[in-house]
Amino acid sequence: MNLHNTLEKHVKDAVKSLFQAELKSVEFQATRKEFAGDITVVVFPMLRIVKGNPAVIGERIGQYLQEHVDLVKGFNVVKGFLNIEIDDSYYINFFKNICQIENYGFAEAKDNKAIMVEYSSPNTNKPLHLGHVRNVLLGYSVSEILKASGKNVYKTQIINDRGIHICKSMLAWQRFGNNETPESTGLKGDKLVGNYYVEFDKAYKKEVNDLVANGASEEDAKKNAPILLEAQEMLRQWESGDENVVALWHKMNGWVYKGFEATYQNIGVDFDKYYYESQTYLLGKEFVDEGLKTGVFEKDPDGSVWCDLTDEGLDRKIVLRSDGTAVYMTQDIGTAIQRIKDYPDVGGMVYTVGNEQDYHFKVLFLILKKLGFEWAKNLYHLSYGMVDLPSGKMKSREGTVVDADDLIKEMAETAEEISKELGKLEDYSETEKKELYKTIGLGALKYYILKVDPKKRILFDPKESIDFQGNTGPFIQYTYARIQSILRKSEHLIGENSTADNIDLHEKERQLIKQLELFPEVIQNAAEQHSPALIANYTYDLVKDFNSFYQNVSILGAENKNEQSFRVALSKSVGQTIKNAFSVLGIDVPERM
RNA sequence: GGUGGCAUAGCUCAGCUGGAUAGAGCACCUGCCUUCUAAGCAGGCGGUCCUAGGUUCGAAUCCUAGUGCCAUCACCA
Repeated sequence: MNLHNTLEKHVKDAVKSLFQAELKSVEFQATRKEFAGDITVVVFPMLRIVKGNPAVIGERIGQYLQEHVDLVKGFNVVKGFLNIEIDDSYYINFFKNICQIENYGFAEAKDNKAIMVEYSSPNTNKPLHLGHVRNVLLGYSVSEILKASGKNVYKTQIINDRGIHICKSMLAWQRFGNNETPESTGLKGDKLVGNYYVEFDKAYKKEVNDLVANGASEEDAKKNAPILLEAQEMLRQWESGDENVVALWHKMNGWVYKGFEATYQNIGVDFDKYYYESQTYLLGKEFVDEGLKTGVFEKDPDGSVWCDLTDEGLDRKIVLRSDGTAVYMTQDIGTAIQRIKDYPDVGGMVYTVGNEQDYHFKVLFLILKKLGFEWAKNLYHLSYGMVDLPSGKMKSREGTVVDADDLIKEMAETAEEISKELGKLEDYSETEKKELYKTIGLGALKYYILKVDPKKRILFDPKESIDFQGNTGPFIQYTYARIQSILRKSEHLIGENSTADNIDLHEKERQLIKQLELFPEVIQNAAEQHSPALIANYTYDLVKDFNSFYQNVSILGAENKNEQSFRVALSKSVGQTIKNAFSVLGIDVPERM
């Protein structure tokens, strides 16, 4: 029973005994700093049931609580706000209960239905960029948050491995590549393939210009440029299973997968299962047939198949082209069904995809419902805002994309520069240093992206480097390192039982315990709202409180052993909570920095 | 044009289901390293919470209308 519930019961009792009225609920909020007290009861909402002057009502309830509840040490009423002072023993007790729990904040897994979280979902024709980075960080973090909230989670992606885009790279490589390979060039596979995507575009543009110069219309030229026709032909050959094309496709996609894996590892994210579009679109087609039989879909005279969603206030949506080939929607229907077949324990799915596809997912979920799948009501589109540059959208063909690998490297370099200036790590080996720079650089990047509400767009200015001070990853990592330093210096105290019973809590200590108390609730909240930002902001508040404590109260220099070991234990708990919170954000914490 | 999202300090962002005088960081200005790591702490400056109405004891938060930016409305993905 937490403080909130306990007090709610007592306030209800108070109102019943004083005013003979039944409250349905009591509204609490944290007491503002400028007033004495720890928790505040808002009296106004009671006025509907209890008539009278709010100040007087507050006063009488306060009086009652002080007399009947041991926890309540004192109270004051300001306007309609009843500020309650809680006895230190409550906080000390609470702290004693949690200070040994390593995975504090994390709920036991009890839900036997699992959730599948999809993220990343790249095309295989170019390397990952900053946009993917946001996607991957969000998806990974939300997965970890869901786990921490007590759910079973499978992390997955859908790899867009077929289609005209990869054929363009294949064709350009065939034509201009001189049998280059990642091995022969030393390039990452995804970078190599991406280069040929750019090569294709160059050649295509040149052909279009030539055609226009020879009198063709712009529109015709764009449609009939020979290299484009050839790429389209290659796609048809792929679909008909042409051996050479398929072999080339395997080879180049293989290069890309290896490159992606390196980037994922670099970022520090992983997946439990991979899905490939080339393997799921056929299942989608089957279910289009199924839906035709049951009347969920309808066929137009030209043979195209549609789903009529006008009853839902939406349009008609195509699910199969007139030539019988699959569209995006077909594939997504197939993929969803395949996943449930593979993992029957999955009861819902989260799709981490940019908000430009809000409409698509609205439709997809509706269609799956219409097809009668029980789990369709538990689908969630984790829709996030675009990452824009000052110049606007990132365009791979215009070379304005921020490459994921480059970005991570630059962040580590910045961390290195700052670290060298501060010069606290002289005794570290080169490997240890490098590892630390990466931890800090990645911490800065991940925190920078995750602290923002997912649905808001992010403006990223490559010229202005990401901060390492203030509300940032490194600030929080730094605080963790400080705490570890204290723990190293007080190892002899850790084992000792701090009785902590006769301690008068310092205001900063009480504040810290209150903040620690919130953590489990924050995890649950973040899981419900699919928002790592809530975790980031919570952690920042905790760390600010700790630093204030650290700089105003001497930990190792406490007046007596009892207080000293209490403060060390409190620091340790804060450190553990930082570590736990950051682990669900996918951010590592350093022992020193 | 229809639909959806966003709009809070010079900049980047918090603000939970409506609650007290709207909070942080960066930037700018003051102090604080012979004591646990100054990537820090303490303080100052800085706001028509896009606009106009409405609901309410009470609105940055809810409703309506408008403005601005973004996305989307394809036999593209």
